[in-house]
Amino acid sequence: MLETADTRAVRREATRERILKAAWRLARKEGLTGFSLRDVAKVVGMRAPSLYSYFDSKHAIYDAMFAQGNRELLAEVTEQTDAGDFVANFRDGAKRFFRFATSDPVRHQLMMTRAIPGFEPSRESYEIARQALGRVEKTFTDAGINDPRAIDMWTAVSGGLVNQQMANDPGGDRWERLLDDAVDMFLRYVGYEEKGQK
Amino acid sequence: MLETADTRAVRREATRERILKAAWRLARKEGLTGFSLRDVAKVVGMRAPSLYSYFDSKHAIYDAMFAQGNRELLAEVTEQTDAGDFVANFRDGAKRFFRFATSDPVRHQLMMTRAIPGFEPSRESYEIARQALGRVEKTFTDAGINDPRAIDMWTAVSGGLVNQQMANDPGGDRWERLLDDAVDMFLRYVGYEEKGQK
DNA sequence: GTCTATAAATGGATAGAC
DNA sequence: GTCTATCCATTTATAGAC
Repeated sequence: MLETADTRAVRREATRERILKAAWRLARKEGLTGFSLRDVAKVVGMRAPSLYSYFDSKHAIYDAMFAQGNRELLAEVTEQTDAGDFVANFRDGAKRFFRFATSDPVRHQLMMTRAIPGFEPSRESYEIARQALGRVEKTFTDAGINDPRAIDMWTAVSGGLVNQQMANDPGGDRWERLLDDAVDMFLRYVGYEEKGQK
Repeated sequence: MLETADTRAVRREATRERILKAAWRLARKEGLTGFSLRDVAKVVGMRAPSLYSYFDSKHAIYDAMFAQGNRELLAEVTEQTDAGDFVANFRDGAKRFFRFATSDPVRHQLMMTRAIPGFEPSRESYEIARQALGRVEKTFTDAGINDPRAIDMWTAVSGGLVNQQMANDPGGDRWERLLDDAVDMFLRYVGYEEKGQK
């Protein structure tokens, strides 16, 4: 045998990867819904129908992109080193999330909004998104912040900064500069310092 | 003369209105980019080509919708009565904006994100959006809050609550319930109470 | 696994009769 | 001002040869 089943699987996965890479590139250039399967195929060096050997539909490609984006976020969150100090960790995590989101607006749009008519992520893909949020939640509970309202407030504040940055000052840092202030504002809100004194 | 020039203009404007109404209805049902001009025409009771007597292109319809949404927001902001007390006004304004936004997610998507590939609002339409924000800014400066960073922070916080509500609890009130807390958190951040004491 | 060919539908937009 | 007819491009997706 020239090729084992494993080799075939690896090769197949590599091609899927190339297809997704092409889709990302086009989505960034033409908009999330602004590219066609023909475009994707052309970038990969195939004809459109051949893509169907790798993905069942365009929505399946979106779903794989959604999963990939969330895996990247999970990795981003996971690789953060512990600075010992909760506030320092929190500040760092906020900055990481902000940069992650604004560095790829289309990815953020796919992950965080419902911008594609008819598309919603599969349960498997959504589960990855849940995991990433779970890591953030753990950071909070580890610090003694157990009120779920606090976590909701923080996702709103951090997500809000990101959205304003992307919508009203793309490429700039007008809202990024508010990040540390937002952290302080939020920690005062949850009364973190008082808890730290006890 | 059976019909004056004025009557014709009124009639024409009424038809434009019907077209926009149909477009809104379809956008809410099929998604912002999920409806066609044929669909719009059918709802209005016309054929697609007839729409071109009223709008130059589909993007022109989007632009009119963008302007309309922002005029509605401006009206919403303007009609608010003065309660004398800044904090009460601020709280009321926050609630109004939140309800305005979440009551029509597609409108919010059109007004606040760049979800339609290739579309950006005309200068005239964008100017209306600017006016609405200007009203909010005036509320702030009247209360002695002059730091532009404070306004940026508030647009991020309020917009963030709206986004989270629409994306993760559509139709619910999980983030709406945090609105008063968000106002308190923000006012502490800008040090409003201290100023009030002086 | 990739291709050609094509289905089957849909899109926005235009020409020209009435 | 509305229509029919149609252009022309494009879409996702399938059938079947190689």
